[in-house]
Parts: sequence; C-alpha cells; structure tokens
Amino acid sequence: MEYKNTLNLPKTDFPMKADLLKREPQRLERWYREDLYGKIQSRRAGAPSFVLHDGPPFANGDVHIGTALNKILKDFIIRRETIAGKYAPYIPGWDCHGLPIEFKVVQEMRKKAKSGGSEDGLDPASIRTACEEYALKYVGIQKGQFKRLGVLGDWDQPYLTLNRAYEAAELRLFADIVEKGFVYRGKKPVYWSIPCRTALAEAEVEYQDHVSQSVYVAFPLTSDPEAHVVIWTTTPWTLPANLAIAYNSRLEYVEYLVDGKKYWIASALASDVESKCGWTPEQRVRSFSGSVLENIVALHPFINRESPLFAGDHFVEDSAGTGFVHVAPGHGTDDYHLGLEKGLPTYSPVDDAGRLTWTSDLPEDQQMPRELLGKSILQKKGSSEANEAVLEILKNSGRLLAQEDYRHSYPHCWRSKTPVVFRGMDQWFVRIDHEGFRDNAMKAIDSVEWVPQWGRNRIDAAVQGRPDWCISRQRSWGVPIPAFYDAEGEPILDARVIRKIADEVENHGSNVWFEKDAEELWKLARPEDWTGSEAVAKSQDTLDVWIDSGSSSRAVVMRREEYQTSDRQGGNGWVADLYLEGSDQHRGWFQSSLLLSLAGNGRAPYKSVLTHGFMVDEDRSKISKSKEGGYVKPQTAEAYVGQYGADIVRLWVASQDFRNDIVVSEKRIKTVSETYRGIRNTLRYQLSNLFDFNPETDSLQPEEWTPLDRWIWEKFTAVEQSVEKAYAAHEFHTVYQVLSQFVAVELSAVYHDLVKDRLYALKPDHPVRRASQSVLYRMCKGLCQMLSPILVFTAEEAWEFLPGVDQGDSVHANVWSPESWERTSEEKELWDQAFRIREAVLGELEKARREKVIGRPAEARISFKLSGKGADSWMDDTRSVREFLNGAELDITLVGDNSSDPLNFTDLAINKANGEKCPRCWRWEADIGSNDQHPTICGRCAEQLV
RNA sequence: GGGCCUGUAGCUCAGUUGGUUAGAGCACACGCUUGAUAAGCGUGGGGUCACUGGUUCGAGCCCAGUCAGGCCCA
Repeated sequence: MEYKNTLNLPKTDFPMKADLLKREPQRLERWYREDLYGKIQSRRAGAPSFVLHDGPPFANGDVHIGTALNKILKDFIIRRETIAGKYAPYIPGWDCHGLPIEFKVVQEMRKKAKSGGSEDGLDPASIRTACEEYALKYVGIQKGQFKRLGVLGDWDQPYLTLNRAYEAAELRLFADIVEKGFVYRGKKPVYWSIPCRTALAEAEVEYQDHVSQSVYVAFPLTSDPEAHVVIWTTTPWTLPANLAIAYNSRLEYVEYLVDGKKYWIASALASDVESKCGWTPEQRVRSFSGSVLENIVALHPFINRESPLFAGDHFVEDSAGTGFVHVAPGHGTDDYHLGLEKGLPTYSPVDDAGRLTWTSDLPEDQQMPRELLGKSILQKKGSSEANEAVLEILKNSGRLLAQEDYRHSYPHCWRSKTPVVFRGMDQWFVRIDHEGFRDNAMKAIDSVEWVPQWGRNRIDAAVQGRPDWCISRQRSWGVPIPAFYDAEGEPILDARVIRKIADEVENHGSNVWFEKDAEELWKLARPEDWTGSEAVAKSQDTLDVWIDSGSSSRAVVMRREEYQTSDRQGGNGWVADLYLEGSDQHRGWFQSSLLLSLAGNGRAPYKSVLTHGFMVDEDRSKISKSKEGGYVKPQTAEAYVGQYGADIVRLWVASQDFRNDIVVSEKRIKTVSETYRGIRNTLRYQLSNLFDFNPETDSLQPEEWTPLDRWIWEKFTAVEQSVEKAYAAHEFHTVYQVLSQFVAVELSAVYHDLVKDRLYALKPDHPVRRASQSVLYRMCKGLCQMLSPILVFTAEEAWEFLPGVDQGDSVHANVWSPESWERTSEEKELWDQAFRIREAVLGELEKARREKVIGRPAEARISFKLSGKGADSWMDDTRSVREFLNGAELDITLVGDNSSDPLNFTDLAINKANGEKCPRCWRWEADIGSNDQHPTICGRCAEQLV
C-alpha cells in the first residue's frame, strides 16, 4: 500500500515564485477597476479621521527614486492608519508652476521659433499654455509611476497648484496677508539670473566652484590724498556701485609706505597682501587699532564721490582680503544692511539684461564714467565686459595694486548654470518681523511635534535667521500678483482688488490676468468705493512658487470635501495630523507652509512633521546622476520597480531607518529579496497546511491546544504588539526586523518544522492537528494584515488564499486588531526550561552525528535525567516531548522528589534508537507491526487510518 | 566657513539610567534532508563598537577633538 497517499501533505495554489513583474500590474488593474480606494473610503466613513497632507512634488521628469521613497513612506502610514480602523484619505498633489518648467518650455519654443524663422509666440499667454501642457503631461507620467509603486490614493482627483480653485484659494490667502499689512514694496539686492532675467529664490541658487577676477584697489582718503585704504573684491564690476568701505574695529591695522604712498590693511593679512602687491615687511611703518578709523572718509577710485568708512565688525574678517570691505548696498546682503543703517541708497546701476547703467539714485555728476555704460556683467569664460572695463580704468588711474584669479565657491543659477549677481531692485516682500510675527512663528514651531526631534532645531534656525520673504518673480509661469500701477508708476496692491481677481481666476483661470489688458482688469477689480489713484498698468510679476505650495493647507486641507469630516469641524479641525517630507523641506515647504498658515490662519498647519533622509550610494555618498566611467543606472523609481517589482522596492524602503540616509544599491536590494522569499515561503507553508481547514467549524481555542501551539501563539501576539508599536512610531525598519526574524527563527526553524508530523500524519480532524491549524490560520491572517501596509501586493495575494475570505474582500480594507495573549506563568516557566533542554539536546545530537553515533537526529535515542517542578508532566506526553526534542526515542528518568525546584536535566546522552523507520511517518518506532491490518507501519499511524 | 545630523560584524538593525567574554536576522562556510523542494533543518567562522585623548574602579554608551558622509546655509 502506498501510505504516502494517506498523509495530509500540504497543498496550495499560492505560488512559491513571486513573479512580481507580471502579477503586480494585474492586481493594480483590478484594484483600480474595482475602485479599491473608493471602497475603503466609504467603508471607513464616520470613523475617526487621520489627515496626512501630501507635499506636492514638482511636475517635471520621471519619478526619482528619492521621491518614490517619500511616497512609499506616506503610503505605509496611510495604509497602517486605515487598517487600524481610521478614515485616512490620501489626496496626492503636484507643484506645477515655476522656473524649471518655464525654462525648458521657453527653450523648446525658441528652438522651434528659430527653425521656423520667427520668434513669434513667446508672449506670456502662449508660454503659459505650453507650460500647462508640459506640467499636465508630467503629472500624468508621474501618476502612473506612483500607482505602479502600489501607492494608493485619489489619483483621479489630485490637487494641482495650477487648478483654478487652487489658484483662487492661494490669491485669497494672499489677500488676507496683504490686508494684515505683511506685504511691502521694497528695493533690495536679490539674486538675479541674467539669462533667465529673473530674481531667484535662495532655493534656486546653487553653489559651484568659480574663478573670479579678484582685485586689490586703493581708495585715497579725503584728508590725505597720499594715504589709501586698500580693499579686495572678487567682483570688480560692483566698484561703480561702491558707496562705502567697512572695517572691523576690533582688528589691528598696519600702514605701509610704498613709493611715497601710504596704504592701510589689516595686520593679520599683511604677509598675504605683501606677496600679492609686491611689498616687503620693511615697508611697514606703523600699526593702529581699527577703532580709530571711525569718521574717516575715502574717495571713490574713479568716480567723483565719497566713500565713507563704517564699522562692520560682524562681517569684516581677517581670513581673506585686506580687512577693508568694499560696500555696494545694491549688490550684497551685508552691504545692504549697512547701507540701511547708514542711510545709503540701495544703489544698483545694472539693468535687467545685466548691463551697467545710470540710475536716478545719484546726481549726474556722481554717476559712473560713460565708457562703462552698457557693459555686460555676465561672466563668460572667467571674465565679463564690465570687469574688463573697470580693470582698464583702474590700471590707468594707478589704483589697481594687484590682480589675480581667485577660485572659490560662488552662487550660480540652478537652471542656466551661470554665476548669479546680487542686484537691488523693486520687489514685493513679506515682512517677517511684522507685529512680532517672527516670535509667533517660533512659538508655533514649539506647538508642533517634530520627528526626529532635531528637526525643530533646523526649522527654528531657518525661521530665526531668515530675511524678509521676496515673493515676486519676473516670470510668466506662475500665479500672477494682482497689482496695478497708477500713472505715477506707484504700485496699487489692495486686498479687495486681489479678492475680485481671485473670483475671476476661479471662474476663468489665471490666464485671465495675462489675456486681458490693464484697463479691462481694473474695471473688473476696482472696488466701488475706491478713492485711491486709478490704475493704468498691471503687474507682470508672478508669485514665488513657495507661495503656491505653501498655500496648500488653505487650498486643499481646508477645502477638499474629504477632509470636512464631523470630527474636524470648528476650532483647529483643519490642521493636518502629519506632514512627511525630506529634511531639506525644513527650510522649504515646512517653512513656507508654516509662515503662510500662521499669517493667514493664525497657527501652524500641521500637528506633527516627520522627515526622512536622502538616498545615498553604496559608499554613502550623494547619489550622482553621472559617474565617471561606465554606465550608471538612471535613479528613477521605474528603473528599480521594472527590475525587482514594487513589493521588493517597498520592503527595501521599510528595511532601513529612514530618519538617516537610505543606501540604494543592488546588493542591498538583493538581500531584501532574500528576506522577501523567506516571508513568502512562510506564508505559503501556512496556506498549504490550511487546505482542508474551515475556520468556522474546525477552529479550536487556546485551552484545547498543545503547549507548543500556545508557545508560538504567545510569541506571535508579542510580535503583533511590537509591530503595532513600531508602526505607531513610524519605525518601519523595526517592523521589518521583528517580522523577518520571527519568520526565520520562531516560525520556520521551530514551529513549522516541529509541527509537520502532526499536520501530515494525524488524521485530518485529529484535535492536535486542528489545534495547530487553528494557530496557523490565526497567524497567517495576522501576518497578512501586519505586512499589508508594506507588501501591498503579496499580502493581498496571500489573503485571497486564506480560508474563509470572501472573494473580492481586500486585506487593505479590513481592520487589523493586534492580539494580546499569555500563557500561565507555570506553563511559561516549564517551557522556557524545555527550550533550554532542547538547545542542549540539539547540540548533543550534532555532536553525536559528527561522531557517527547516529546518522541523523530522527534516528537518535535521547536519554537524560529530569528533576524539579513540572518534570512529571513531561512524562504524561512523551510524544510531544519527543517531537519537541527532534529525536526518535526518549528515555527520561525522573530523579528526586522535590517538585518545588526548577525543572532541570542531567546526564544527557545520545545513542542509536531502537526500532525501525515507519514508512508512513518516517519516524523511528518500536511498535511497527503492532497493528495486524497495517503490519508495516507504526501503531500511531495505524490508528490514523481507522 | 557655519548650523543640524549620522558613523556598532560583509548588509540591515538591537544595545535599557556607563557594569560580567558586545546581541539578532540575513549573507557566508561546512554538514543533513529531499513529504515547504528554484524549498527546509543543524553547526560554525566573523566586531581594536570611525579615530585620538579625557572623566571613571569600569565607556559602544559621558566630555573634548579629529576623520568620513548627508541635509541646510554662507
């Protein structure tokens, strides 16, 4: 008789091979066809809400692997809140305006225009149409890539910063802020990109190595034309804008006498300047303290005006230069502040195209020489027309003491990659210190939970140190600033006007501002009781994109229907529970959102803010787009998903502590794949042994289980508790560690291994078998649920094979309730000791096997002496004990009678077992043939065949 | 140059208020199994806790500095 056919061998259609690349897209198709997201939302209607507000990625290019990390983390959290029973809608967003898109679109339009022989069609309205098309195209592309990652959300109705309703809400928020007096018109040096013809935000500037033409220039004193203050600058073109010189009153200065002329520099820089200017230490005449320089006035080296000396102790250093700093208030931040303090104009004699020019700030006789007019300051190959012209004048006037190329880190325009210049010009600003606003912001920061905690330090520093917010941009692709100008050229910015325009934008889109002329717009927007001057022109500026994304709380969280639940009504109900972005956003979106929300709505828009690190290479250095030598994998989400599948990428994200940097490497992903296989096989083992189990009718309760079942169940519930705790703390790497280790150790190596005999060999409805199936069923279900936020595809796949699950019932829509269960302390104690004995036995078995006493553990006779509390209970169930100790035959001798001592064993010995191998259950038994009807198998097996 | 942060086995993580020979899983090596089988089990090797100095009876944990890396800023 073929006894193999009488065994309950495992059976399942849950495949061992994951085949993620094939199966994931199929499952996605089904999820969206059946509207899983909508189903979950309606099933959770009325439940306590949880709002994670999505920070909008820029609608440009493929989804970067770092962006994928961000979205996956958000998806973990949303899904975990959902299976915890919360109503947690996810409304993804995109940031659609801004320079990068406009730059690219304009480039393309120029190219086309050139080949077509005409530059027509480059007006703002056409540029905007092309930009919108471009942005929407990438919204579509990225949407598909996010979905492929398994990120679930309302992809049919995302929020876009270019939507009419969004723009209108943004403008209304802007109107509130204008009304409260935050916004002013001012002249200020701002980063200016010459090719892009725009002011740049700090975020749009990147530092690169740059070689500047640095010069040492002598400024004669009014009191003594032979005495000179020596300045050093790396931007000769700013010399025509020089209005003062700064020194440090705490430094020591030294006077040189060279060819009858006196030159002053800081002592600390003496040897440096000597070598540059060709002086010698012998020419040093005297030294003096910087404090005596007060009230001294110098003359501009080539323009007819004075350049007074002022103390600038906090920015004049003795680490480079001469200890005297040339001050041009229109061309530098320190210069500007010093100028404000001393009443100097923000003089910036450079036009939009980067050419030197005269301005109305100074009388004509104090303007720069005519030969400088029209010279471009844009640097090409290390020099510029303006620099050359200034150098020429300096050489001719004998004021140039030295010149050399100077390599340093210098700000560059992030798009055109050209050096940016500081240029004073009219802009709109938000005044950060308006009515104690900065202090309020600091308080608002205190009210927020920052995770990790040091995030607070970062945003604190960002807000504390930030200057007024320059919010205007001279670009087309953005939300227009609804300002007008009167006949005098004076700006009109009025909250009522802005609100009228917001209504127009809501109805017709913001193109209305660009398509209609000033007269028409003014007619639409002019308040009925307007008493101010009449508008004759409209502003061409757009709002900084950080105003766009920073308005999302007002435009999305406060407005979207999904978020207007009964538990979010009134008070601070509009505040989001969580924002989650990379740590670079402390200065970016977290800050802009905070400031705008505080100014407009009076408090921070979030309760807590979570940040993650950045993707780094295997050597933990910054991910580079191009590496020297050889092919480099594009760092897009697609590149990884296409090779490994989304669940592997997600598990890899979960495997590392995201608060630090995340290492992205093939090797790392491969080890994660190994873990994935372990998890998948465990699920498969469990499912395959549940093929004939009906949870409704076959389930047994813990009291009816064997001690081993209770042991694993207690372990499992402990795992559920730690996983729950880890999820609550957003520590996904702990979820990963706890689950992968539980799967490998407790389940695979112990429980699943030990329980095979009873599952296979006992008759199907044997209570011991049903007991184990009951535990397996509970664990399999719990594992699917615990894994579901991370392994979204695999958890669902296994869930469908789970007995008793209705067709179409998604693991993602169910509620996961972590169990909590413990054995009695007596049982725990007894079995803790049992495991210690097991460990010792396994060691001895291995030794015996090496010494060839036995072939394999199943042939072993294990004997030892047992004493202490619970020892007699071992004797009650030697089958379980034997199974537990992994041997064939047991010979336990009870010794002593002191049952209050802890369980203990001595004299452990391993020998070859008696009996022979049962062909049915493969165990070594002494009672083979004891049953007449089944003479070749063991007694236990024979009983099962009745 | 400044601010914030990170640095424990090949990889990912634990290491409780400083206290016995620093732990786990994976990977690796060797063996077993072939009724979880493109699976499973057992055993084993592997760490000057980035480095240097200090505080202490005692430091992976505390202090100072150095180096390397990341983000932000200048």
